[in-house]
Amino acid sequence: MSHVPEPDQRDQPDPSLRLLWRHRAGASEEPKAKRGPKQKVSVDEIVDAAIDLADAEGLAAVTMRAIAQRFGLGAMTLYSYVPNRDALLVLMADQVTGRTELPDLPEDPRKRLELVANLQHEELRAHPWLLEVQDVRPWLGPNMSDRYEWQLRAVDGLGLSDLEMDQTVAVLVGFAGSIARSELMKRRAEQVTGMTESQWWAANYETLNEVMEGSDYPLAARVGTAAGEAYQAATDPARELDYGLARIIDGVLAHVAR
Amino acid sequence: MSHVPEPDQRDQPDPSLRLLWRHRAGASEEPKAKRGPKQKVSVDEIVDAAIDLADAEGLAAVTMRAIAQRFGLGAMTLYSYVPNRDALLVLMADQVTGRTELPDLPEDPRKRLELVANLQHEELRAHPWLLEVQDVRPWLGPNMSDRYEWQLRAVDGLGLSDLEMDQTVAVLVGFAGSIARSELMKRRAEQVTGMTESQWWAANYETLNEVMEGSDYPLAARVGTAAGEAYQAATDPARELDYGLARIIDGVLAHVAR
DNA sequence: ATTTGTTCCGTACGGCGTACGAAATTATTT
DNA sequence: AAATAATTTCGTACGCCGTACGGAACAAAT
Repeated sequence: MSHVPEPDQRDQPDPSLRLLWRHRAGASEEPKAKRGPKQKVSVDEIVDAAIDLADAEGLAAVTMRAIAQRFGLGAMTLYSYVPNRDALLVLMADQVTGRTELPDLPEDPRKRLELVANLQHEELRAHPWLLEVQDVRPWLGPNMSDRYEWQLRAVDGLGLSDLEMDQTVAVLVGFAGSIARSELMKRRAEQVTGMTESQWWAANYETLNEVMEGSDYPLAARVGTAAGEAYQAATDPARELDYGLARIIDGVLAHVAR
Repeated sequence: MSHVPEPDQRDQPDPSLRLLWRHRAGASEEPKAKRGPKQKVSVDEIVDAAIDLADAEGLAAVTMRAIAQRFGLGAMTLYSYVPNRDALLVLMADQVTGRTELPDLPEDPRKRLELVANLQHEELRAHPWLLEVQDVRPWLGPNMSDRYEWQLRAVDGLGLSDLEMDQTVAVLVGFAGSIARSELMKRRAEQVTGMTESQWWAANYETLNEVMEGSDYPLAARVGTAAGEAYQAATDPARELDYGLARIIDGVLAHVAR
């Protein structure tokens, strides 16, 4: 059997790039009338439906079949809109990113940096499934790009080098993400176990004591208790973000002042 | 049809807690001889095999069937060792955590905090699948608890409140995690596309220019280029961690000095 | 010797993403 | 007007997954 060498698919441009940028000017190669039956829905509708699903029932509920059903379509029909599920997730991420508008940046440097982190945090609270998408590939969609540019404007003019600007954004966004993730974990745990955190501790108090007999965690016991009480305390989720954010910004501002 | 009310399973202690702590003294209710056939393997062996699999081929490769096959067992046999796959993931996380030994803490406060972040970062580099496990539930296994206690010792004596100690650890660990996550994303992307990052940029340069026509990203273009070059530059992965870590520690130390 | 609680595991169910190919629909070419 | 070509729709099917179920093999307790 002879083996015809397949054309090397490496070095071919990523097809989902055009899909990501389908709305922006450059991508529009006139919507030339195509042949087959008219498409019954649009890519945007599909992506929006997927976002709704993810918001309501989590990323695991975003199945091709479930989305298709929302439009009364067959599952396989979606593949004429989107190359595969992973690509859809990227489209969802970019599209939902476009929904949060980017406010004007305040004058005060501290406030600017806070805004970057808080915006990210709130977005992730509203769409926790974003935390699970972030894998996969270089997805620089239009809204992601806008976001990054805006984040860079927030750290521009502070006296940071280009590299440091990127890294500063990375710290702020990364920390906001890690807080959002830990909050999500807590919510999920409550959902899975069917009890609040304090209920869980109450239900497992004996077992824990029994099982941890012999090990001792003086600091963890004291600190963990304090933290646990603080977080479930009172009104607010105590803004777990605030302490770390303040320290980070202190550090950055001290750095540029030098 | 009458409905017999099921016994409320809430408030029952979590069964996988005993499994997690199976080695520690308190958990050992004498290994009373059990009835059936002797177990052919041990929970530890299973968990170790699963860890090997995850290290080698990623968390997705950790399937019940694949693990069982390693021991010549049927897939369902695993369920006499472990209640389900999620529980196994938790066991993996705790077990792999126990593998990295916790060095003595240096005197210098800065070095202590660096150590906490670097240790976490290196562990996540060695076992990236940990980044995907972290969901699910309050999993305080023995090795996790040891780790937390050790982390708290690192921030003890600096003059932080109990709550602040917890939060400081959270910032350090969270940031280390976010860096590890972004590195992982990059590696995955290279794997999926089959090109290095710079190859990808080269292959998509034209498409990007075309598609981004009309939008402009002055800062992102400049900064992104600088960052991209720095990261792929020269010898080291440039320790993306270092800049942010330095700022965070600066902030924390300034805070306690106040 | 019998009972009882375990382990082992084959089979099967319902879910997933998606490859494949047929049928229907539409624009283009003849 | 008829034929052709390109597209969309989508039913079916494959190979995965986790795991529920129940029977068989087994070893300790009775």
